[in-house]
Amino acid sequence: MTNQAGANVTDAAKLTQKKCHKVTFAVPMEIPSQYAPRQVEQRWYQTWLKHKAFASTPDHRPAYTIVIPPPNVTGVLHMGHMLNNTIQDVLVRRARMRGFNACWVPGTDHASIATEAKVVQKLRAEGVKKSDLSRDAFLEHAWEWTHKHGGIILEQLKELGASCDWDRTAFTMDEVRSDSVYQVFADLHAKGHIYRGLRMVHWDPEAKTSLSDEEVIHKDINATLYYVKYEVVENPGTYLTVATSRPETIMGDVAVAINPKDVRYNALHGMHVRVPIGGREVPIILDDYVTTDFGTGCLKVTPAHDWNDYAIGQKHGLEVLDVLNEDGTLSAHGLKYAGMERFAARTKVAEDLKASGHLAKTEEYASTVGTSERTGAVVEPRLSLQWWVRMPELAKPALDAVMSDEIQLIPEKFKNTYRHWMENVKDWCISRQLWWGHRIPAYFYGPGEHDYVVALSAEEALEKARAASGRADLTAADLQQDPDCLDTWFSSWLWPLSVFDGIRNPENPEIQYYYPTQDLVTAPEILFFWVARMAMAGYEYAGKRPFERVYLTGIVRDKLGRKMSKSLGNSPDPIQLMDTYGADGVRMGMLLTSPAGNDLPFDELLCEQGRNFTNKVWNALRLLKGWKVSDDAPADEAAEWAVTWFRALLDAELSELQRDFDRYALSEALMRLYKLTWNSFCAWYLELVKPAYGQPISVGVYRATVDFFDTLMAALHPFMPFLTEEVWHLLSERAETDFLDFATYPTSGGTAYDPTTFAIMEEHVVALRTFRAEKNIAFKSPLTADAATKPAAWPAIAKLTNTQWGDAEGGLPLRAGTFELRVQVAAEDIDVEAEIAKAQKEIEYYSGFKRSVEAKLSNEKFVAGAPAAVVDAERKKLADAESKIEIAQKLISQLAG
RNA sequence: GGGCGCAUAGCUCAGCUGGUUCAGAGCAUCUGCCUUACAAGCAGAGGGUCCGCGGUUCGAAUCCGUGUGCGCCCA
Repeated sequence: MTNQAGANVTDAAKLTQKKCHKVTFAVPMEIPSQYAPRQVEQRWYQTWLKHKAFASTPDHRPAYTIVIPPPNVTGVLHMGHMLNNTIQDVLVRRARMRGFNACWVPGTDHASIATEAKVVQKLRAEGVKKSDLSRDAFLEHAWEWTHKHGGIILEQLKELGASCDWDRTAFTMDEVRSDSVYQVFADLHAKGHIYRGLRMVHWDPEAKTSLSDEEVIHKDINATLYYVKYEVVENPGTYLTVATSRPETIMGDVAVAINPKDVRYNALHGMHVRVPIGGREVPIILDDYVTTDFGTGCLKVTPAHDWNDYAIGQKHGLEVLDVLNEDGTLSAHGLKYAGMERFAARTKVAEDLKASGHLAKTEEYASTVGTSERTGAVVEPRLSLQWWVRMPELAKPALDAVMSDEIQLIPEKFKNTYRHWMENVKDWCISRQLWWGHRIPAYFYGPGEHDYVVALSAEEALEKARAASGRADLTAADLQQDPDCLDTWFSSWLWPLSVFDGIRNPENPEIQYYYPTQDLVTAPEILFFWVARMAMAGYEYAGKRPFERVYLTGIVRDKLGRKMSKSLGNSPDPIQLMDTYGADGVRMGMLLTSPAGNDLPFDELLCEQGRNFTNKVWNALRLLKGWKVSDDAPADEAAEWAVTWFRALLDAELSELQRDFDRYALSEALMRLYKLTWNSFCAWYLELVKPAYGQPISVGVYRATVDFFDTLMAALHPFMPFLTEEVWHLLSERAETDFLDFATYPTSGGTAYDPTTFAIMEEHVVALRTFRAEKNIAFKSPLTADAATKPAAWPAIAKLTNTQWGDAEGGLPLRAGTFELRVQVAAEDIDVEAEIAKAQKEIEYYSGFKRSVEAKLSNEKFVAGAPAAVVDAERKKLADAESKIEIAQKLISQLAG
């Protein structure tokens, strides 16, 4: 059927293209030779949605629940989401197929600081300042922004194939979730877990808000250390030198501290120094905290601008002089620098100190600086009145749960980190000076720090305020609600409970059925932000763990090992990737290389590998669909052999697959299926059962083949939902709604598999193929071979190598593993010298090997000390080596003779 | 500075409690192929002081010590 025109076209193409596509002709049916994923994917996802394939309601089956780590509502899908959600989908789909009532709850997070920052930025671009707007007006803009950009990411997740129950989509600021937040705030406050306190906090001068410890990212920097001279008041003309990295805070100095044991400064005890700018006199104080070997051993004490200085200040009863405004410019205490931006002020102060002769020297040193996770601004320590959650008591059960594996971390190595953090947990600053978020439900009725009530509504607040103040004449106008918002994590920590309305209605059937959830899939970066706190909330509000296991993914990095980020521009666009490789291809690309907890060095090549695999599967389908099935097809021993072999192999691999999943080794599970499908099924099995050209295939073999293919598709479905669904429906007549998700996940029957039969067959085939290649004998011309004993798998060997069993007297000895064949070959096809040289090399190698084994076996201690099985194995090695040497020697004598 | 972890083929990684799963996989590379499912393919091949050093043992990639390099968390 070779089409002459077609052949000409390819030849021509070959001249211009490095890799040319074959021109297809006479395709048995209308299935294209290349799989086109995008149409298939869209079609199936719509069908799934139409039939609510992923919807879940409580029933008699056991529940399997995952709550999505809610992405930022206005965000777009990035590679981290791709990884994270692919993993969740694999777990959920597999659970569904295993008979669980699988429920994957989607949703989004209002992302207080990030969203507010974006809205502020957008308004600024339009010439509107946040400070010019009322709270309500600003919130209107924020909601508008949220509605405009909100939910895009969820649509993108659908492209990925995420099998979420979309009817359950939740938002951290919708009614149920908001009510839950307020209720929890009120409850924790009533229990005394929430309090107000004046403390040092991390301050983001760009967002003008406080941050929690976890929202601060420490970065290594090269800092400059300034050596500044302070004149000793009691001894004019003499100076004490202080090393500081922050000269702009000098105006806030209230003391200079030295270590009492530092003998260099004994003479200065009890004296004072003059601050070089402003000229205030401050005492020299003694404190053990000061290290004698850093800088000069003298520390300027600026309680308003350093955590340690604040502690020293407290201890010594020193004043707090705040030289900075909330936006990071210098305040009135900054004297003539007032109004300057902090870093500009640093440079200017240093210049002025130098000019006045107070700057002794500067030196570079490696230091770290805290930056805001969301805005990137260098954070300032700032003394302010904030709301706090007392942690130790809440943390205790959450710590114990992980230590006892009631909540299992995967991989386990994160347990140590978790414990370390939980044992040193500090109180959680939950107030943010932002408008976008849950407004703190505290209402002030008087000027006092404690003149407030916590209430769930303005009416309730008024009632409580009247009672608290004893003033029945209070009106709503007398109440001032706290202007601050709650930390975003104060709503996300309730997520596994709140998505089932478990805070407001703890007895409702949904929370009873779905909670605790089974798996949580998230990044280790938010282990403390989120995971630990969900555990705390879970025990506090449900008395139970929120999840059984936490699967921690790694960070997606580029080839250079850099974290993928928008600012670096090194992150591929996931949608574009899916357009190029198909969602299944990309899913596979993400999973091929990501063991739990390991970073994922992303390479598009992996997606290509995934895409190629989908195409491979697709073409296996084409092959099957092209076969004619017949009741009276000629008997095919090779095919029969293959069916028996593959059935056993498949069963054994399914058992290993189960073990991979049990260990949450998803990449290994996928790789196992990849090899099983491509190598075992396509490369060996299908070649063995493939009927001769134009011949039909027997019904029995065909049915077995379809059955195997079905099983592989089912096993692969969690990883590649679209392709497998498509193939599953094309393999056999099936109703549209007969989704693979509702099929049973294949399991092993537990039969033992002995790999030696196949291995012997493979060794013979490889030997004969190599033989052909070396002698340049075309596949079409049959070989004739024999051996001392005919291998059991001979029909298979014969079919794959086009070799006949027959008298090969005088043929060339051919070693296949530890077996020996004789292959008839024309004398002119033999390169005698080369054959002898090859054989001699082999003798040399195996003689050396034999000596080493003999040495081992003659070692009495080894024979006495090692278990019998090991000794036997060594003896077998020896025998094998001897037989190989023998074959080679025989070959030489034959050729030479 | 305190804590945790890692180092195996060019790359990404498997190798459980020491011994035939012991030096492996996938990708990449090389060679030959448009063979009637698939060139997004087929067949074959090469490639490693298991980071260095020392120890325990009949036997170490695997256990112990130490050095080096890298990563993460906390201060």
